[in-house]
Amino acid sequence: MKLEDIARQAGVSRSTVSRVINGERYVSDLTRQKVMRVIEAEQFTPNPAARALVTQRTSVIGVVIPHPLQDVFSADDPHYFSTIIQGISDKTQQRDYATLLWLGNSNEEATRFYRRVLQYRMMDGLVIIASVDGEEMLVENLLASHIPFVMLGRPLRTPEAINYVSIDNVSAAQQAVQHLFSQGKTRIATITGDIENADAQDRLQGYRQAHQLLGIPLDETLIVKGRFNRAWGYRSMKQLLKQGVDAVFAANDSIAVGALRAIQEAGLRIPEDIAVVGFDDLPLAATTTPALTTVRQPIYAKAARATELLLDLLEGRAQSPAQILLPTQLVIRHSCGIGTGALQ
Amino acid sequence: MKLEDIARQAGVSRSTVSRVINGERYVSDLTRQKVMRVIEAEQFTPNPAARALVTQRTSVIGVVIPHPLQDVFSADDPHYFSTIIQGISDKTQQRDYATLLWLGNSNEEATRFYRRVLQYRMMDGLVIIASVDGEEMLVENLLASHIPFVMLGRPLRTPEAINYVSIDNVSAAQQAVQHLFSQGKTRIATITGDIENADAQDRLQGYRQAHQLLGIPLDETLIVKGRFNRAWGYRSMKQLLKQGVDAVFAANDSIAVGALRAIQEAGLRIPEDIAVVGFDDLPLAATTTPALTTVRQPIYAKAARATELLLDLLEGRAQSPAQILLPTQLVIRHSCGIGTGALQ
DNA sequence: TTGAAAGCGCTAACAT
DNA sequence: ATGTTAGCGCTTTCAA
Repeated sequence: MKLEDIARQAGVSRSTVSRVINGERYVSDLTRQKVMRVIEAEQFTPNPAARALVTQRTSVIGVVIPHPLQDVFSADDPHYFSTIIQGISDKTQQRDYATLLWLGNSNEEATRFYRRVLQYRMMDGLVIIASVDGEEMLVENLLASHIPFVMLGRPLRTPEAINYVSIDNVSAAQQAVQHLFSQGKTRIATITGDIENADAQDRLQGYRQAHQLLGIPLDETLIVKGRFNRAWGYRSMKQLLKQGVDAVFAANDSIAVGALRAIQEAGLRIPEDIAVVGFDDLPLAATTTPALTTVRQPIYAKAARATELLLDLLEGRAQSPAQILLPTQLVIRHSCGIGTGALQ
Repeated sequence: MKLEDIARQAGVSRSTVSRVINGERYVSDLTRQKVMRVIEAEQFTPNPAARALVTQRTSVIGVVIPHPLQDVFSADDPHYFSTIIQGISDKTQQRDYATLLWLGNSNEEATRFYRRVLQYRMMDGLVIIASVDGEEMLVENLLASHIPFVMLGRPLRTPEAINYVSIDNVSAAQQAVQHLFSQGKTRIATITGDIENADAQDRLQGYRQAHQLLGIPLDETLIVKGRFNRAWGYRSMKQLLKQGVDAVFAANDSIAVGALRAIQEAGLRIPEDIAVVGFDDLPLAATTTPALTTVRQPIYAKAARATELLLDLLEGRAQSPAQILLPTQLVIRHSCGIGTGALQ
């Protein structure tokens, strides 16, 4: 079933059918109805390949997650990536696009993977998930080839030239540390995420800024460069226990959970002896003992907004470059030094 | 850059370039090399839309997950779906296909969602993830339209006519129950998953069969129809506690974790008072207290195998209908009545 | 072994 | 307001 068949049945020309399908003006109500009736009767949908060939548009966007979902980076919380994927998918479907998924895999070299993505031209644009490293090559090629793309998370290089959606990690981290200080904590340590990652860097910077603002001397030995997972949180906390600290700002909830465990194993009380604040507000944060005080970031909204921006860019409804920061919220539970349990 | 440009530069015709790209015979080594050189110099890749238009093949497969990833069905273990998505993605990339993702979303009616998927014709075939319900309409339409597809999980209707990859849920469940019996347990209850789901049904059947085989009378009040999540596990276990049971076979690990909690809150010991066996062997199964005895199923392999089957079908290297069952393994930890902790 | 030419199903410029 | 026509970039006969 093709355009021509519909045209014949409706007694009009191909172009008229095309016009009806694309909702163009200059079609009389009568013929429009005639054509619509046939289209519906036949359940006709135009061939996307033919359409793409002539319009040079596919109504498909690509999503690139440079690392395997089961990677150390995300092993503890598939929740984070699931939510992102869902956010993107919902928005693309809502706007009548389709989603092509490019997941990094451990068998393939990164360069080959990126080339595969770049060479596949059946996408109007891309959403790139900022990861622990390595996506710069992809980003540079994308910039050079003028393929529209939006990053989820601040890019490491030339952020001012790149479309991205993120959160204000610096202020959020700063606020978390200030909160710990307000609870009477003064030797506040931090365990960072993978330091090649922009989020990790910015949260560390927020930690530093908070010290400056509060006038607390910054002890560099209280900064442990870790990775965004539970095992590193546990290990890094063990190290910090030797230094004597009364609070820890963990760069994400997985790290925080690892830290909680190390503290408890050492026989110390949370938050009395050591207070802990995490980042993300994953579902697990509400169920730890004690429940985790953490910075809530709108993961789903971030993904949806990034997708929206990309589609707006594609449709000429937004200007490039655009940078969007979404708000975060400090969720105070039991791990930070306050006795109450204001859960939400 | 198109075929014609390459042809001109190489001093041959379009058809010859096409032949080289598609690795056809009857191209002299000399011209093949000449052409290859130009292709590589220009980093040329043929336009997929043009190709799809003429060949009627896209080298794209679709993946349909009928429910949102954050749905109750999977809320507790994004791990399950992440692993599936990764398994599919890895295999498609390895075989030089691309992956189009269709995630159900809560804003859209199921019928509309399926129509969207069915009408989008730029896919050679589909992998459908069996879910709690509702995908029958999709399956029927797919069968009628002769679009090749493979289900992940046994389909509810006409399984003999459908390509699918699953595990032998019946035997696996049976084995789990037999193991509980071998530990001296006789009032063995079960908490099922969403009963519209084939896995849930089959695991329940295995539970029944085990009783028959072992000659234990089956007490229907020990069967609680639940859902595949922690909250239902908790709730269902509370109910079972009133009936007096000494073991529970949970239809998945999330349910088992909920059950563990209910048992512990009641002040009972695991496994001495009540033994628990789960299903899936999610990462969390190894970290519960006590560690969970569970049926390990090869989630990643299932997804990869389903994808492989689909691609083989598409390339005429497999015959439809094909049904594949992958093996499972009972992983004995501490929750089932045995004192040892053979972790793997 | 290579080239010429038709055509996949659609859109868009141009006529009318 | 509608139809005619020329491609979009490729594959695939068919002829040479």
